[in-house]
Amino acid sequence: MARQVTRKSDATRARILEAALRVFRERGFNTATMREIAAEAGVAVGAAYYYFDSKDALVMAFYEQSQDQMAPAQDRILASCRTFEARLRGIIGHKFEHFAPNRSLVGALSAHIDPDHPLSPFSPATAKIRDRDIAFFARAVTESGVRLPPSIQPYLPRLLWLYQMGLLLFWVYDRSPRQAHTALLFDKTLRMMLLALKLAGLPLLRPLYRPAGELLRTIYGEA
Amino acid sequence: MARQVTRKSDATRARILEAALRVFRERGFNTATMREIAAEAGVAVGAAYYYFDSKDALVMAFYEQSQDQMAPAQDRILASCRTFEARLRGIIGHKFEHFAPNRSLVGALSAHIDPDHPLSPFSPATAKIRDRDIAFFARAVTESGVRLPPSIQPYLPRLLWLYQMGLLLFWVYDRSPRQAHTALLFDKTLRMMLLALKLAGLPLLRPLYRPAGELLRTIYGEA
DNA sequence: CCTTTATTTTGAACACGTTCAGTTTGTTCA
DNA sequence: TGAACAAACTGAACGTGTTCAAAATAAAGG
Repeated sequence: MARQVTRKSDATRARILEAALRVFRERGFNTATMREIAAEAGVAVGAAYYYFDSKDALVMAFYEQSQDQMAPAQDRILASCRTFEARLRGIIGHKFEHFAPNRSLVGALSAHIDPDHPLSPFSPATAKIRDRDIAFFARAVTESGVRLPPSIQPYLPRLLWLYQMGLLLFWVYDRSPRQAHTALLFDKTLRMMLLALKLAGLPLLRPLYRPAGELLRTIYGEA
Repeated sequence: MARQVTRKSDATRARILEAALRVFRERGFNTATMREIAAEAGVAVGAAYYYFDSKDALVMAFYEQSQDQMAPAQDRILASCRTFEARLRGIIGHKFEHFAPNRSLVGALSAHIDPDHPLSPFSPATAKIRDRDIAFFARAVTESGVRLPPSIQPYLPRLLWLYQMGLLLFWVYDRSPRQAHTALLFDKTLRMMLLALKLAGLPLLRPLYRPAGELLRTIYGEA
């Protein structure tokens, strides 16, 4: 019975995470206290740190949990939408909906840009989560009839992930009513991007795309 | 003699800032301690807080000081370079050079994206500093023969400022030897941007530029 | 000169995230 | 069953940025 999943500790872990999210939602990430969270979970501070490496790690756990919760819907979107545009709108749009009740938490995540920080979206520590996200964009690209210069094509999923990160970041701090600005940004830039992809074959624009390919190859590496 | 500039306190302030920068350089922003800084300046912690609102405020003071130090060189660059490209290369390149010895400090600055945080590059509190930076880009644009659709033209300086912020952010965390990746990113994206600006008049690309103008008008506001 | 007021400086104290030696609880196996 | 080990949990203590009442110093006015 190698390494049985002990029910008890799983429950405690879940209880702490739930308590944390509750406190975060009620008082915001920054003002929330580890002592509060522990108290809310009916546990000592040390216990919270037994299950989670840090306060930020709680947010990361929230993000992982969100990924699990969103996956089925994302699958459905990919299955039902055939066009590239519909897929992107669906996948990214669904993230906004899902994160809407916890906007400030997403903000806490995006606070670390330093790739050295274990919780940075760019760190090796978060590679698994990131790759899982990128895989959805890869699926959105394939079989959508998107044709690009071969020097750019392989980087498209990663670029789309970056695009989505930028949108999320803008959204987190978007103070316009009902985040209308983000909706507009999403709509317009998506249109522009799709159009740009269509024009990518034009010889006239070749001097515009060639340096892009070189750049991507150097920064992202070969492959 | 309304509000005489008291020599003594100015000197103390300067001494604290110098000590802070010294400690930041030696031990990095995060590991540096307010108590260390105060000790290095030969003063109690409270004194540091009498002159600077917070640890981050010290970094902001550094940035303001940098602006003063860079201004003459930036003026010279604008005077001696006539083309748009040379001006941008000069202005932005000079920033990299100036900040090179204090890369980690710039990282501390860019840690706050939240426009509510007083030290965010996007906050109202930093508007003065930001506007001063943007003014240089405005000067680089005018009399450089840059012609753009009138729906985009007025936003160009602010967009260039944003572009430069992005470059700086990339640069801060660029681990390639001698930050070669940043140099490449700068070179290639600048070329692409200049080419894109030249092509902006083409009727073919109008559907690409029209939504951009609408977007900018909504997000940045009229004017 | 002394008194009053404003400026500058102090350092103990606070709240926070985090650590860790120690305690309790659970599991394993003879 | 009980001894030995591992997992789960505790809460006091640490180092941090920051605050603030009080002290020291400077400036102003009579």
